[in-house]
Amino acid sequence: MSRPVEFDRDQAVQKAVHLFWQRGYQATSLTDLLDTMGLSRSSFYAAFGDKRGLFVECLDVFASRNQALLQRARDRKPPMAALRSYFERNFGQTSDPDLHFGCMLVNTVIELAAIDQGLCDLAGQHLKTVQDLFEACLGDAGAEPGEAKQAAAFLMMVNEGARVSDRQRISIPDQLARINTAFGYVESSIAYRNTANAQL
Amino acid sequence: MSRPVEFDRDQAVQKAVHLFWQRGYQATSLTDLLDTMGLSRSSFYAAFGDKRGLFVECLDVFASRNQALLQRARDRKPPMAALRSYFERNFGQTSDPDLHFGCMLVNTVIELAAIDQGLCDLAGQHLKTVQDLFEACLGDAGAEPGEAKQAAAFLMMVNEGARVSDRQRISIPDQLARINTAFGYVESSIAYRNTANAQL
DNA sequence: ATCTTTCTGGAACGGTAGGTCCATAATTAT
DNA sequence: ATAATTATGGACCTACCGTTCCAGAAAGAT
Repeated sequence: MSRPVEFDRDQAVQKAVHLFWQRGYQATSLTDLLDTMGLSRSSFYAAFGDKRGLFVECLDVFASRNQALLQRARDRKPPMAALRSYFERNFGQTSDPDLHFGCMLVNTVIELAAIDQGLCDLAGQHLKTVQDLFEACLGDAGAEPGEAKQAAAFLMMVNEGARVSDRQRISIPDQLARINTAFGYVESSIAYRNTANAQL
Repeated sequence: MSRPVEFDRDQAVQKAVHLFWQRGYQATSLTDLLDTMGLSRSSFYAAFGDKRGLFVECLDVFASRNQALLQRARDRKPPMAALRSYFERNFGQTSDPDLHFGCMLVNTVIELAAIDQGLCDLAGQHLKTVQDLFEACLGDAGAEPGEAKQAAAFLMMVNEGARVSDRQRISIPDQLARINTAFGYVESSIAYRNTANAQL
């Protein structure tokens, strides 16, 4: 063949994810990306097509990492504990004040809803996949199918809201308290339903 | 004096609010603003200083309209019904598919968190004011102070999440169902507490 | 009617955006 | 070594960004 590529593609994408996640699509300039990823304009366009193409790739990477987080928890813990850990890990875990970027998918929906419907829809689809995972966990926890669907939609709304609060640098205890409130509601609702069923 | 201003300032701001609300700060160009507001560059800079200054004014206008919406409902309805109507009016009411802009304050927090902390904080303060109104309504409804604070924080999280879903053009029935789920949780929680108190 | 003051349209500014292009460097195959 | 192929650095392009500036239009005061 010929001259090989000099940069690690995966690593470059990881850095781009971090940048887009933090600053959003529009505010991240090509120059920012090149500096952070450590490659030249030519290499960039040869490898990724254009800025929008890279962003699509970053959305996919972010989404799959995000799903894997929940999926792994689901494999290792009881279903409701896995759900809780997903919410708590995403917010409470790190106290680094400069790491509160919310959720890249939520950020994208908000930023690009009226600007680039394709990107907005893509982010929305990834969120829907997470919601389906929520539903599966709730089903595992003993919720009836209809109730699992309803509670999953509710939890996705909570998730989106929590990500917004996260960007406002809400204090970690306040954040955890809100999440605890929401889960208290959901769990008592399911428990109540289960108890009622047991009495039949 | 001398030559009077030819445009209606309030009306121009209204149109700017609509544009910023829909497209966000960065994606709204000065040219867009001038076309929509119907004035020339010179008049614009004479009247508003610069783009950022206009945006601050628009945030304030949006926030006060938003608060007035809830406050009026509070004057006319029982407190929980007023709260509910605030959530339902903002989402369910209009079926115009091109009017789902979410909440300008939420949009601003997400878009500008890492770009312009001043604007992000301003939007966050306005949201906090709404949360305080939530808390007041819950207090009127008979919640204990601590519980009202907790439930208000929870409802703000729900509000923020609902605004995100709104930008994804979620269907109106689904949106109303989620809100109903959230209010069901809050109301049963308060009712339970009240019942428990009554038994003392 | 004239002067003064303010507002207005539009040209112009420097800066930066995303994207293209080409000469050169680096590697493998022969 | 040399040829063939691909990656790289950086100059360059056009378009648009927010902002400034100025000549001229419009209105009130005298």
